[in-house]
Amino acid sequence: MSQLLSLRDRKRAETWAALHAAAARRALEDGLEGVNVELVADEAGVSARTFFNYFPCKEDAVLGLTDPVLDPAMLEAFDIEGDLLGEVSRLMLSVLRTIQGGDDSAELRARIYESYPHLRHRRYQYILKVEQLVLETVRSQLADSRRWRERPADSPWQGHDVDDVAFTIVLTASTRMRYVMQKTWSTPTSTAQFNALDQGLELLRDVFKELL
Amino acid sequence: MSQLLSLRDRKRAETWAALHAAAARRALEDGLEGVNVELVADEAGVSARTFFNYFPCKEDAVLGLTDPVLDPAMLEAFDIEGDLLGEVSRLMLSVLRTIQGGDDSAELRARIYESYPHLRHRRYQYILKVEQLVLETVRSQLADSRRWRERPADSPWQGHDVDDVAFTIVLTASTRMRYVMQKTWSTPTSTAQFNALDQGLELLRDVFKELL
DNA sequence: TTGCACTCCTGCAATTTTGCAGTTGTGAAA
DNA sequence: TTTCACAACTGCAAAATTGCAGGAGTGCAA
Repeated sequence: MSQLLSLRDRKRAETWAALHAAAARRALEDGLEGVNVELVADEAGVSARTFFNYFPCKEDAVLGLTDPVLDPAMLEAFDIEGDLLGEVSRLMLSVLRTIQGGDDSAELRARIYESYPHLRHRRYQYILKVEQLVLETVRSQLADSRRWRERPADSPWQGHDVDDVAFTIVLTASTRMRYVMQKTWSTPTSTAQFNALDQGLELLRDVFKELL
Repeated sequence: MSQLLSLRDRKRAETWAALHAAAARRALEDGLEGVNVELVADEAGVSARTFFNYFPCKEDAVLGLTDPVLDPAMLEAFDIEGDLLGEVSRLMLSVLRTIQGGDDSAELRARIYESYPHLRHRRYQYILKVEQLVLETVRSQLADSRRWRERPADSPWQGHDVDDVAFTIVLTASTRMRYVMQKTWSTPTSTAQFNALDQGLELLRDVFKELL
């Protein structure tokens, strides 16, 4: 079997996917109000109680939203001493990918966002969680960095709090991210689109380098 | 959903059936030695550890054997004051049915018993468990019965222990059962065959009534 | 308005599954 | 013969699932 994930992790992913798929299907067929937790759980082959072990509410199941996760390998690769905006963008991108299900259900989600635009707000709240997570990471890494400790006396960072500097960096990266997302997609869900973002970001980074 | 069994019980039954089916299939394809617990568990979609939550050894999984169970409804219907041999036989029959999987895998089991006759011994051990369970039931019911308490002074039971009387009754019923099983089947597995036994038993009961 | 049914959601204890470490027996290679 | 890998099986603690009882909000009918 696939050694990448343990049996436990694989089953967890399967259950999650089954619940999401069932919820999304119900939403498309019967409308959002027609989504009944009990039926969705039945369709996924688990109890209604288990549904709430995976999603805090119906809407998140329909959209396939999860709390953001920071991939340890990504954290390892993160270089606080390198190209800051690039590094943070890459980090944020990787975390962003984790709040929504894989490509299998991308089609379903796209149609749902189309039918129920107000649900986009729910996804926005998860993006805020992503920012918080990235911010915390950048803040701690920056605080421990040579870049911060040995910043020259004429650095524009002088006289500022580490927290404020980290906050501003993340916000800047985030703003660009949102700009790209707005421009590039109507429904930013699939991994393919995320990859497109990677390249668009490279481009943008060069453009903004002149502005910042 | 089917309200007969809870979700928990349904899943337990499914897992049991999946393990048994996988084990039986492997045995038929690769031979008995070819049955590998890890592979069987994989095929059934559970961990190897879970396998041993369901079966104490490979062989029982291959044969689909479980500990005998006394159906409460059957116990309710049991009438210690009635036709003793008939009642006990009926009870034993119902318990016998519980030590082996349903009709779905009967075909598989039949071929396995054919290929590996020495496994019949394992089933025999379960039949002994059935006898023990039935014996315990009959013993306690008889001890509390009017039939026993108020047995006439000239009853052949006089001067004997309740335990010994119960034991003898169960042994007699069991012997007949084995006789019928020997005669009727080469591979006593399917429910259909069990039903045939029902009738054969009725017949036998009438015949033996003359002998006892 | 009140009562009632229904659905979403939570807390908690019981049951089940899993991972892991370890013991035992067996056969095959050294 | 010894050694060594390997499969069967067990004990135990962590994690997941379930059933159940119950709180809160909402709509609907009397």
